Amino acid sequence: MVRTSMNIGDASERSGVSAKMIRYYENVGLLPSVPRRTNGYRDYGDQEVAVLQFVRRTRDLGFSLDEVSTLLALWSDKKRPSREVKRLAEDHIADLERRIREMRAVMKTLRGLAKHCHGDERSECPILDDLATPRKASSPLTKRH
Amino acid sequence: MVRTSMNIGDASERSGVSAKMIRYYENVGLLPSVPRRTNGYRDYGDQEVAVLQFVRRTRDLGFSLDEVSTLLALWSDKKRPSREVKRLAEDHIADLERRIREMRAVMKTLRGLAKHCHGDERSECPILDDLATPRKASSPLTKRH
DNA sequence: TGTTGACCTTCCCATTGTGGGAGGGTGCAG
DNA sequence: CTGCACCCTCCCACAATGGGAAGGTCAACA
Repeated sequence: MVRTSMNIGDASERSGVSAKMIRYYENVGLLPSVPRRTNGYRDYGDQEVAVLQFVRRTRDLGFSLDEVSTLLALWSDKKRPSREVKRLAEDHIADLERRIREMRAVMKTLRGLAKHCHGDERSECPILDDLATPRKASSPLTKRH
Repeated sequence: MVRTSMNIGDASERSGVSAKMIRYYENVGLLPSVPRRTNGYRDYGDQEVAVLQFVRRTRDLGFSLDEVSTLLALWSDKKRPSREVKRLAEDHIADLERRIREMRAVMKTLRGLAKHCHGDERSECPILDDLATPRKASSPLTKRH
């Protein structure tokens, strides 16, 4: 179904982006301002909804708003070299790989700790004892996601 | 070396927790207030530094401040059942597993997209075309870490 | 003694992305 | 005409951390 005049609620439903976030994206300049009706309501067409869907999808894939902004620009630039897009994607993949490695290392540690803890009524608990022992170069888990 | 009277800077260096964070932890009640000297400076002993090290280590393992708070309470409660600690650790492991699964799914998608993108001067780019295609039940990557 | 520099203190602001809610206007259906 | 479901703009909150300003303190050195 093609509709070229929607309130923000319908655009939200079709794109999967909350109305709150649509307004926010517009505020911070990620999206251009959409036209307003005489009553001040934002007016969305299929074109705008398509952009919102693009944003939703890239966000789901874990790109930051900054990266989404770049991708949007590349998307609308018909002459851009595909190299940039590919690099962005590959950087992102590398980032995910690194974080997964970090998380696996942490899991390994935790599994080791949990294995030696009885987990019953007794108070003896090697986990806590170990937590109290500082490590040398332990670095915090990387944030985001 | 054992020192039982340090400024926040030394306590920070020994524990690996920034002075900024030490004050913050105290503010939000994660840590009890330390004694002050007559000049108003916080005064740390080895005991306090040990607690800070505990916090640092649990933070590095990805526990939230809330969870750290629980672990601290369990740590200082000599009679607590080890069950609680073990459950906390296992919940955390399960959480990490879930997030790794999510991230791997995203990586798989991104790898598929990147494979078909030439990544050269040409503008043709299947990544962007695909990003513009909305998926059905794609859900955002879970945050934290 | 006086100055300098390295500390310490508190307080405020920014970050990232999202949700909640107040207080008010609008529009359609019954 | 009334009620309800929208829409609008603002402000607040989150988690955890860093940055920086404005001011007090202390030790070392000339």
